[in-house]
Amino acid sequence: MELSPRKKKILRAVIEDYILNAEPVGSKMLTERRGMNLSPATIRNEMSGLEAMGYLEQPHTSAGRVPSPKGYRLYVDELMEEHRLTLAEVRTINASLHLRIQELDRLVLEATQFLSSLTQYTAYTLTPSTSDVRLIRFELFLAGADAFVVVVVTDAQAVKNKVARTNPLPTEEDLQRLTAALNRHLVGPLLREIGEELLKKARRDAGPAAGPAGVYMATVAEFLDEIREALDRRDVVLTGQSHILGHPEYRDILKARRLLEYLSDRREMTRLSMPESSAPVRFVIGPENVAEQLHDTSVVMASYHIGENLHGLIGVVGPTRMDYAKLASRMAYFAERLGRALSGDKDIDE
Amino acid sequence: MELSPRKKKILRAVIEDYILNAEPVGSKMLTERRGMNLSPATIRNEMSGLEAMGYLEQPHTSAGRVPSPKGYRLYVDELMEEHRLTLAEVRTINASLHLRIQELDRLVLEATQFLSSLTQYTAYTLTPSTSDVRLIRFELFLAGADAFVVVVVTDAQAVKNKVARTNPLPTEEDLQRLTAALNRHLVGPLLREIGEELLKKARRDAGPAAGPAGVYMATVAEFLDEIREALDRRDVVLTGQSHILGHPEYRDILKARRLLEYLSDRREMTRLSMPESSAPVRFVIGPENVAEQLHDTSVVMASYHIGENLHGLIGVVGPTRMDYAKLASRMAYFAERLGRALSGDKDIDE
DNA sequence: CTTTAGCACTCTCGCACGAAGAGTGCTAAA
DNA sequence: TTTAGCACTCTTCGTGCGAGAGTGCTAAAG
Repeated sequence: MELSPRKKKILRAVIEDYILNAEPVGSKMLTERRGMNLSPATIRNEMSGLEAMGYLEQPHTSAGRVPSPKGYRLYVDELMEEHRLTLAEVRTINASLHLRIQELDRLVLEATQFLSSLTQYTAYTLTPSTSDVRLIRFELFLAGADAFVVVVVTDAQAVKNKVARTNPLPTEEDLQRLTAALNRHLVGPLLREIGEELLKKARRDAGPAAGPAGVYMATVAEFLDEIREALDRRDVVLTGQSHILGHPEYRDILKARRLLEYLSDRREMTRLSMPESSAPVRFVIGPENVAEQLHDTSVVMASYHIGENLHGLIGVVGPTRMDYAKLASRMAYFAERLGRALSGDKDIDE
Repeated sequence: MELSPRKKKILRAVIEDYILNAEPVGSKMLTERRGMNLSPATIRNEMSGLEAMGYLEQPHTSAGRVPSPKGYRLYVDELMEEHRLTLAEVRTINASLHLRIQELDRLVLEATQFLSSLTQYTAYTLTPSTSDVRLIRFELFLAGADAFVVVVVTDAQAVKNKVARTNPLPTEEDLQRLTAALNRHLVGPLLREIGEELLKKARRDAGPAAGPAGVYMATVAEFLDEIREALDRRDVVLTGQSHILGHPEYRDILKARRLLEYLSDRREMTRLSMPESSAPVRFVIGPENVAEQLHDTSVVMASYHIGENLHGLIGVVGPTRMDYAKLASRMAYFAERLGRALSGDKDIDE
């Protein structure tokens, strides 16, 4: 059953008022604060209809109405008009990402912090999973009197390194030979496909440069395992936890605490963002969340893309009464910009 | 004026009871719960003496007594007996640090998380400042069709890298020559001392391998700046914020929020830990904190040492009513172990 | 001189009560 | 179909009061 245009208008007004004031909204408020040309009585009728259909709820008999999750869902799907970003916002977003930050981790951290302060909600980032990676270059060399360094570069142009200490230490010459052998055999296939066989081949090729009993080579193999693990892992960065306490729905400490605890569980956060989708911005409203701890919490997420294949996720978490209209546009824009920044795109401001 | 042994005993009992129960402790409680062989009246006399001397406070006329910051100070300095760690605790601490984690950042993060769950307080880590570093090795090589990689190793055997894109791209031969020149001129002096002059020398030495108008060399110089900045910066990792909400003194949301906000300010956190000291564990109690936001919060810190020169800091934050006796031993032990783990010491369990 | 028992006093906390206020649903009129 | 009026419901907030806990003081006991 489709809602009448008037019902929609009223629903929207209720939701937007509630988002703003966090208090049940009554019929009188609507006629006064929002320019409704109807009497309170009419509004009451419509509202009770909306309640019967499940879009509104009443905390108790003689209070105003509050949007239900179903109401919010309709709102984000059909009713809301996305807030345009102000020029100032566009500028600060761009500026925040403009830092010539080399380290990826740090850029992600700062971006997440910025997102939180921009939206005034708790924000998080889920880094891309990069398991389909290929290695494009090995380089091994001595460093100091007791160690050598293994460096590999991936096709996404991430550089990984390890400081290794073996006994005995390889000579510079050993390392040159080993480097050559590694580049011959392990460059090309997916990292995931580098197994016993390829390693054996490389080792044989390197000959004595693989070290006594192959120790040097073994160190490299170990390193590859570590890289694999590190790349598989999707890091979660969470910031702005204090914003949670700013919302009246978390006046109850216990509730706030439970939420914070949930959010700081990395595994849960990864799961939270599972159902990837192609929509630029995704809303998960209250009980739509799989996790019970989030049943009166909403999550707004947007994907960012690094290059062709990698995609990560940014999100903000807050009470179901979130400013969806404002978030939609800001998250979309921010995600897009973050992706560019992480892709190493120099021309980030325009 | 020195306190009588009996006063000390009473003060200690009051503090320990208050730490446990978070409620003003009265004379009766003491005779009952703690085995005091004195009547409540006597205790009352002593307590009013302790109050006059500033070791105890009364929230209001007819409530029990609460330790004052001065009382806590005496407690940590003289009165408390450090809790011994249980064998189980020793084991879990060692196990938590035993992970063969390559990346330093990640080990620090996980250690901080662990510290928080061990102590049930909000925990943080301040990484060492490493500004007195020397470079011991440069290595430059091509990576892919459009980029080259600059790798440097510091004398603390940290490896830093940068992916650089220049137009035109250097040849492998250029890079070899440039690498050699860099190793000749920039290895040896403190990173901090590498300025215009040395760079110019290296550039001249590299000749055409420094790139047209010295672009390749300029990229390296830029990279060195970045490294300098990264090494100067002391990272702050904060975890377990939800624990703050577990203490009754933060039933007031606004207070909790302000504290959380303060703690998430990296600059403040760095400042917080400024007055380094040689004591294994340091207590900063309530108003002893410079920052006003922490005036009813205590901080317990311990330094960890990586190798000879680097020292970082771990800390926990909570209400002034913290379990100092328990923390003292745990923090000391944990810091010592963390230092070892970060120094790359393999034999971490014994 | 120190310790203890007794007692009056003070202050907080929790609870019940009632008035005020906001909002509703229903009915009847426009 | 819309609106005005009205009785009703439910929360919120302020007030007052009793219970409970703890104190300080005084005077007696050790």
